[in-house]
Amino acid sequence: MSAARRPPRKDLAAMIVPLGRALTAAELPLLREHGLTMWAYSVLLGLDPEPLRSQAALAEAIGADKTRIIGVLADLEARGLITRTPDPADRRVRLLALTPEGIRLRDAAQNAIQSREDALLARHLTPEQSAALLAALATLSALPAEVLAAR
Amino acid sequence: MSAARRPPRKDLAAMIVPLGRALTAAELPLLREHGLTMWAYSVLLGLDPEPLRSQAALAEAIGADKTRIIGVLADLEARGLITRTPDPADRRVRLLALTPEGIRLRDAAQNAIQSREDALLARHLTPEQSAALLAALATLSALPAEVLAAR
DNA sequence: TATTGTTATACTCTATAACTATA
DNA sequence: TATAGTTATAGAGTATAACAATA
Repeated sequence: MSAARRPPRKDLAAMIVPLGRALTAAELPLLREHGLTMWAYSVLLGLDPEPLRSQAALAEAIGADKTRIIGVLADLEARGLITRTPDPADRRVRLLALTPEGIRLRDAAQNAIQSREDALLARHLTPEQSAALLAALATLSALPAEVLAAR
Repeated sequence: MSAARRPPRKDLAAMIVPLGRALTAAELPLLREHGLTMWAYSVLLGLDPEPLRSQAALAEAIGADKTRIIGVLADLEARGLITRTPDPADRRVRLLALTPEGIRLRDAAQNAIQSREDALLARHLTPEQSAALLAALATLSALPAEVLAAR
């Protein structure tokens, strides 16, 4: 049994977290140009696959507290980007959906962001490396939180 | 010029940030077992390549405010994990260095963390995919913040 | 009684400003 | 006067607790 030695690489988390912070910071101006905060953008993305949900479910899906997104939802609704209608079957629940304008804005913002990301990747990685990175990240980010937390 | 269409992938940032959060959360218990907070661990890692620096330089290197790490440094010093000695050439500056015990603790914590990360990667990716992911992340995370922010 | 959405409150984390000591 | 480190204060962001409406 030899003594513990210095691992030859940086921690995965120590690479990913600062990278995420830098990417976020770099993309904030793009979002601002579209009149969106990070949470508002996150809400628009969260409403993507299924157009209707409850606010609590949405909050959980995007990793936010349910009280955090209330103001965001109110603002998006006032701007005509989402609709928030009481569920006739259970009038406690609010049905959430993107309006056509909301879809347009979300797509425009996402195109701007991904264009920037693609340019960054193209500048520093080969196409093969970029594809491998995105594929591996897609695999890992699709895992449920419990799996990532599993020891 | 066709209308903007929905990109077929998730945003890079939208994959990386939650992944970083999950990895961080999963590794906090490991750090706690070694008696370290995330910032304390970050300090030990930041003192790695060059054993001596100023507190302000260290703070910048690890992405912290200089006022944030003061308590962390005081605690690590009291526990004999780092030394903090005034620079004879400029007595305003504190020279920072890991003690042998600090090095041991850092290595032990890092081995625990990377073992967990390796196990996670091995469970969900092929060795080739893992290697490609780590290589691409190493490339990107080595870029200066200005480059990542460049438009 | 339990749950959705909401509001009000408290708490944590972080940055800003003001101070000491060196230069 | 300028800078390293420190302390005290204020601010942003977040979660917790309490409330009203509905089931």
